[in-house]
Amino acid sequence: MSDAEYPGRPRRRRDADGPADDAQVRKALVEAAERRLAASTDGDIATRAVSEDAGVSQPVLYRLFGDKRGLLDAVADAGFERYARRKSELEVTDDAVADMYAGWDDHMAFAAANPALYQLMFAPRARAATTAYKRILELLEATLLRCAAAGALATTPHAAARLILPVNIGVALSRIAQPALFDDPGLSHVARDAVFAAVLTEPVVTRAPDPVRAAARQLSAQLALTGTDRLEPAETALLGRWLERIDEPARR
Amino acid sequence: MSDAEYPGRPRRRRDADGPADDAQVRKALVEAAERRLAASTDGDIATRAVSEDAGVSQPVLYRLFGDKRGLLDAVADAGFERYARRKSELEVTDDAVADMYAGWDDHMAFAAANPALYQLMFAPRARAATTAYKRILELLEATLLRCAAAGALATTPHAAARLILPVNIGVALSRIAQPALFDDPGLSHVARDAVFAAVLTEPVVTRAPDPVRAAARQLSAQLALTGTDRLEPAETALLGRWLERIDEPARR
DNA sequence: CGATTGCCGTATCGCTGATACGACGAAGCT
DNA sequence: AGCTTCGTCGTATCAGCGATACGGCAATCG
Repeated sequence: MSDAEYPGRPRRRRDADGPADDAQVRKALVEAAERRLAASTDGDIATRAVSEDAGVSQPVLYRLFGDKRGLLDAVADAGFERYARRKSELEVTDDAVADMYAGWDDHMAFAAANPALYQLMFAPRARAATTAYKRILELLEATLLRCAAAGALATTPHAAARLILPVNIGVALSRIAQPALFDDPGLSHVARDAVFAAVLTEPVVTRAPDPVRAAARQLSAQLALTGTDRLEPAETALLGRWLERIDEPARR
Repeated sequence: MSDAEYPGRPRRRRDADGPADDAQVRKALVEAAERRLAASTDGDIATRAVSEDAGVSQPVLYRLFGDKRGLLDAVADAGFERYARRKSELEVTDDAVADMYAGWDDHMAFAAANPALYQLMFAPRARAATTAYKRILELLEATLLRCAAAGALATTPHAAARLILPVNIGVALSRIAQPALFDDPGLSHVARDAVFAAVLTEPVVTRAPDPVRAAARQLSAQLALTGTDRLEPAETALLGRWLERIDEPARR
């Protein structure tokens, strides 16, 4: 901060760097906030320190993010970007079920490597940003959809994702909160196998109790993945509703 | 605060009310803090407001709890007391497995009824008090020990508790953090059944793959529950270590 | 070349956690 | 009984926090 404080210094001009200047400052602020967050002991950061680290003053931070929560939301979004990049580099196999196992373990590794960021992303905060959370659910549903297309899913990707993610988060948060109590490295795999056993089935043939429902589910997933040009859009939509009705649990 | 501010008011004397005076003020402060916490939108409280609600001044709070974290730890402990009281009123059946199911559902109900307090107790905080967390694990292990004594546990109460509690917390926290995403009321039961299926077995006879280990586990649990007067304490201790060795997984 | 617009840094506000300090009442001693 | 000592309380205060009002300066436009 010793080289940027003399009054007559050249200002960044808006037409030269253009709107990319704001983007650069945003990036610097988010990175500084993430560093401060990782170094923090109580999981909290000070906007003063963050803006000083980024070489700007406090009002700039508030102009760009509006709020301290806005800054933290941006940090959480950046965390999601890293999370998604890891996942995209990981899940390229054609064995969707194996991808599920690898995805669970990678989730745990991400939490262990970035505990503060992980808590920011997944621990309940006041009016937390729901976007990163939702996008991770979608990522998980995408892999589960491939499982369903392979006939390896006993339920819908929607329901399976909403079962798997909370369990995964719970195990990861417990390890972060109480590492002394949950130091067993096998705990994660036991939980993973227990949850997967509840939603994944044998991928080869439909050995489910109701083969019609399983086949309808598989067709629905395949349609969602690749679509078809044999039916009109309206017909496809109606077929989708019929498949949903076939897969519905028994009326009560 | 209109009746306690004139200077010549009768002071509470230390010998009359004795140390019970401090206890009363502590209780008032903890209750005020819990009310403020439940009414808070961001899960944070101000020591000023809490001490004013309790009718004392700020230094009194700091003398009694030392710190804001000390106050929050006391609130978490009070929450554990309520939690334990609910549990003790609930789990009186002789069917330990049924108690496990009821205990899971009661945990979820507690979280839904006291979201802020629940987050204080279970969400990872900086240097959070590990006592309440540990005591709840012990409560869970006690019920699991009864399951093991009935031959209904496929693993040790220690390991089973460390699997069940994180999953239970994860599902509860996800509902608190993102109620819109996890509004399915059946999710909790699916997760519960998945985890229980991984650790609970048929309670009737030992149908485990290794009946010797299962029987050793059952005897160990029974000894922990009721003990025996047929052996000397030293003999009992040695027997306990033998049973642990029998139940150990294969050497690697 | 002067007026205008938009952004930035300085200074500030209200609030928070935490504490120093004087005042005052209750025990203890002579 | 009177004085001293001790402990606790409330008042006042400090440093740091999130958030913002405002003057000054550079870039742009007529």
